[in-house]
Amino acid sequence: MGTHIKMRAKVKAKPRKKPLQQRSQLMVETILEATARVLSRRGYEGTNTNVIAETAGISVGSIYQYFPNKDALIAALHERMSQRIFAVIRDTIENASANNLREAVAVLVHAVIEAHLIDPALHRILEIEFPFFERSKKQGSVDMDIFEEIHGLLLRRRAELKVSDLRLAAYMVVRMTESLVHAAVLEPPADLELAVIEEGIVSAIVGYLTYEADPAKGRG
Amino acid sequence: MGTHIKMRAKVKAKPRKKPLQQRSQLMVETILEATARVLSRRGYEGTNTNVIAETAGISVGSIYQYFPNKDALIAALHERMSQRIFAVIRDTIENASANNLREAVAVLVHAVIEAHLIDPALHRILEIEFPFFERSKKQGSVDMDIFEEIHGLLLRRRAELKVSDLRLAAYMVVRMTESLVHAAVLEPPADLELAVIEEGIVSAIVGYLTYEADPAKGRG
Amino acid sequence: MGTHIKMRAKVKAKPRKKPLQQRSQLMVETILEATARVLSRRGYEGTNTNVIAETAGISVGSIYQYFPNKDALIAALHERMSQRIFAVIRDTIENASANNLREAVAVLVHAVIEAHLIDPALHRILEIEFPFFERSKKQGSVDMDIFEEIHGLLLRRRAELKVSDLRLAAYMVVRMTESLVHAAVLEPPADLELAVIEEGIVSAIVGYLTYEADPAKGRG
Amino acid sequence: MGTHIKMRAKVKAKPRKKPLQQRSQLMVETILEATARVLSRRGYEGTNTNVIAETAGISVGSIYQYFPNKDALIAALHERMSQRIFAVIRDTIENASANNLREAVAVLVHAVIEAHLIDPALHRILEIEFPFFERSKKQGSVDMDIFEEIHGLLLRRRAELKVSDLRLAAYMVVRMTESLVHAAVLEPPADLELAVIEEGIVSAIVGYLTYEADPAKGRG
DNA sequence: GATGAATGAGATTTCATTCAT
DNA sequence: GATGAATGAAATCTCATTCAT
Repeated sequence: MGTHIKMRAKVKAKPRKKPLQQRSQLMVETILEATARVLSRRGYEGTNTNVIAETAGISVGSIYQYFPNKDALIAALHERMSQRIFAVIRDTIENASANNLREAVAVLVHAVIEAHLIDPALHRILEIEFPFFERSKKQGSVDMDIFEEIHGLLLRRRAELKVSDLRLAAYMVVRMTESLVHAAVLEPPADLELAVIEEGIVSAIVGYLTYEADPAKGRG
Repeated sequence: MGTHIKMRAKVKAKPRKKPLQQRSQLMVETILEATARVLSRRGYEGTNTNVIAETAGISVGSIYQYFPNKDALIAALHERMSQRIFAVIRDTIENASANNLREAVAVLVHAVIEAHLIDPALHRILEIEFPFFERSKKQGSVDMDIFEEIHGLLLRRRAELKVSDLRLAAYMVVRMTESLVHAAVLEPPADLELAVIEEGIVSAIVGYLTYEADPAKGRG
Repeated sequence: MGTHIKMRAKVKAKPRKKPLQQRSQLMVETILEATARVLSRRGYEGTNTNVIAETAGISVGSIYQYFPNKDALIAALHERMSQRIFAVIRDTIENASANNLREAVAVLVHAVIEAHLIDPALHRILEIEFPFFERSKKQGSVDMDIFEEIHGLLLRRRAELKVSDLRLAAYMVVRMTESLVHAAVLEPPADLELAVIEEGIVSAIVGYLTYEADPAKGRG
Repeated sequence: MGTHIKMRAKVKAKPRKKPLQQRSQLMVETILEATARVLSRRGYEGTNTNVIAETAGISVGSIYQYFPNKDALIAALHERMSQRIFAVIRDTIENASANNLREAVAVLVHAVIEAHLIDPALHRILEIEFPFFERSKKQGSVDMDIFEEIHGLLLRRRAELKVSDLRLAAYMVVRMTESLVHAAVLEPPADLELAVIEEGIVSAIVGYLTYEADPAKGRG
């Protein structure tokens, strides 16, 4: 016994059953909602299945009916939130009729900020505090979707860009948007208005996309 | 009634005794080293004081001779790493004789990447997974130091910049450097070389600093 | 700094759940019984939750399902014993048809001695060794009940008493009974029979109650 | 290992060396004083050798130079306090020139109360909370001394007493004095003045000593 | 399917005691 | 003799998970 390594090594992370029935669907919803609430209020360590069950007004056993273990539960919540953010990004990009690059980026950044302002604490935990290991697995897919969406946007705005490698550019835009918004919303500096930072983020992204490495053109 | 909120609230985080003597200093060193190793290999949750002691080849009691609790121990390690990164940044900025802005930024970004490449796993845990709450307290000071250093750099390079608010700019540069380097090193995308991303980061920062919001100049 | 005062300060002392169901009731019973046995055999410090669980043939977790901490567990046992002693006193007083004061007191003292002879070791620990702090809180109420019972007895026997302040008298009788019985049962002197001491206690109480402070009557 | 019974079973309880030298004597004094202070302020459980050493301004090691273990240390303090109380009792009895029994008892009770009022908290811990086991051993001798002193007093006052068995009477007087004073000082009832209780105690003792069991004399 | 009492491995932390310096 | 860093057994309490009802 002695040194039993715990780690988040429970490999299985798929819901035990696809809840197609109504009642099941409702149950899963209830559980996930309670998980979000508890997580948001108590943080990752303060969260435990018993409290989640209590908060959800159900029994612990029921959680295990739908999720193989605690981490799968949180992973599901995480997945769901990622999906939502992706939806926001996709809708924003597809619906927005921006006149120019900056406007397009501004709309995107604004939408992402809005999405993070709904429950910053939960975002923080899910996207930052939540164990890394588990993340990489799943998260990839949504990240990919977001990447593709941005990549598409850049393709369409190709004419306004100075960067050459659009895949790199898409990666950079995704990273910049997510990272800088996270920082701005979750660890807001005392002396800077969110609106000001928001503009800064937009400028950074546009600045990057329109940055001409060649000094011949009189920049840099 | 049982719903006692735990959270990471252990307030005290000062080393129990200032290790001035040799033996003490050595002990602290040993403990911190073991902590780093265990943390790096097992992650935050997989880390416990017994394993640390075992790894260090000492007794658990000795850990508590120097650190009031587990989190204080990790916080100390975190602090130390922050200090080191700061030192790298400061040295880089102060020693580098860059010819132009891009070069200066390139050197900085490179140095930060180097620093993160030493033990990425440890960085990940300390800077990302490590409980958020505890962080904000201490970490602030080092973050401030870094901010000031960057701010100074920008002041000196003022002539080459287009951004007007240098404090906002410094904040942005700090965030961009840290966030983008983290992402690049800790979650490297499969299809992009680190060197390529590195250049992208430099471009993003320089692009931001030299971005001219005014559309009159035919940009944006 | 390290000098954190511990003391018995765990405030909460309420059972975690009201054991109404059968199984629960049984569990609580089992736990309390085991606690009594362990306490009686090993003393307060020698008692720990693991041993209690082992003795009860249950898991430690089950103890914490019903009691928030070790002291609450012992407090519950203490409360229960106090209640029992009170019941003995009340029944004795209410049922006994004593012809005179001395007889009434004798019956009372005898009953209390009997109650203490069941498990002297346990009494010793619960009433003497058990941390003082915790006690005062709860115990008060039962002590009050006992006081009132005795006070009532004195009121009824008023005619046979010489003491004027019946509240003081009740306090004295309670104290004398408890203290002297404790001493007699728990620290029996080698050269005195319990029966002899018992008579002594009765005499002391009656002597007190019928003692005429006024020297005019030729006493003192 | 498994179930190692702790209990206060460390048998040896004699100071390791008779501290004849000045320095040693001083050391023992310092240690005992610190022990009293810590005990008084933190209670039995809150007291530990490290804190005692710190309070005494010495090293833990030094404690073990003079006392084989923690309990021996406390036992020594207890012994010392018992001795002091005994001294008070002896001096009181021997010096007091009481006119009658009641006065003699009154002086005795008053002296014991005074002794307890110096540091009630310490008395409580030493005489009530301090593990029972250890007590019986040592305490016996002082208790004996006190018993003899009281016995002597009763012998001298024989003429004023109605009780026949003076050894039983001495036992009762000792018990009543100690128990009732303890209760009065350490658990003072809210609604009774100490002075009033003091008189009550005196009456109880005198009442007992002069109580005539024979109903023929019109009492009881 | 739902329940929730029971489980028990395991983690943190304390502190009496030792012993090299 | 004094020191105090180091030790490590042991205690309390938590919580993910199971399974009988």
